[in-house]
Amino acid sequence: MPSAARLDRDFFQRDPRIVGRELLGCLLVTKFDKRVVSGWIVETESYLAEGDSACHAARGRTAKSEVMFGRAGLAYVYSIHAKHCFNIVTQTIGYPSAVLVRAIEPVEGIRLMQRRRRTNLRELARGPGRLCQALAIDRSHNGLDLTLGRTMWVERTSETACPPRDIRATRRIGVTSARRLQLRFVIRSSPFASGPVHLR
DNA sequence: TATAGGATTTGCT
DNA sequence: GCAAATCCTATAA
Repeated sequence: MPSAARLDRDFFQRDPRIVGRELLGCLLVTKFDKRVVSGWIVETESYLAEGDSACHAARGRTAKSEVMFGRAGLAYVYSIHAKHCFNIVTQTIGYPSAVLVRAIEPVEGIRLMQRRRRTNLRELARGPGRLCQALAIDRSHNGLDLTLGRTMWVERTSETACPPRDIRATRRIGVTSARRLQLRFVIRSSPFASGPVHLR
């Protein structure tokens, strides 16, 4: 039996670049209506409070970015292009930042994910919008505390330590500002990661 | 109230 | 590879 530890607030209360990298290989778990759906995190993006014009908190506190000004470990869910994106709030002390979870490798609850998204295993949660559809994450989960471990949380298990050699940092996908920042972290060998091949 | 734009996805060429 | 679909949010009037 692999040992598993739920990530606590201290884990998230750090520089988003560190959290984004270390989330790779961790297990994202949702438990809605007593049904567990989970997957290995294979791709993330960090959004910084300073020097990052692409961060939603960069232009100040708004209704949309409100939870980024709250506590580390909260879920930040927003909608874009008629889809949802799931983030986890990181370092917060006067410093609103977050990590976007872009893709997971499905582990548990695959049948349910396939019911929500009629597609093959590889495409189930490959991309932030697809991931939210597969896990049934929407705006109602915005502000939810992931460190409580009730309906959503992240685990680090002994069997999944991701070899650092297999991790690459690239520019972020889709952002139109601060394009030069290398804040996307991806497991290079994972077929479940999104984005173009040359960014592996 | 109107408008423009975006951390996307999908299907077609 | 490209463009359309889609809808929420921020901004301005």
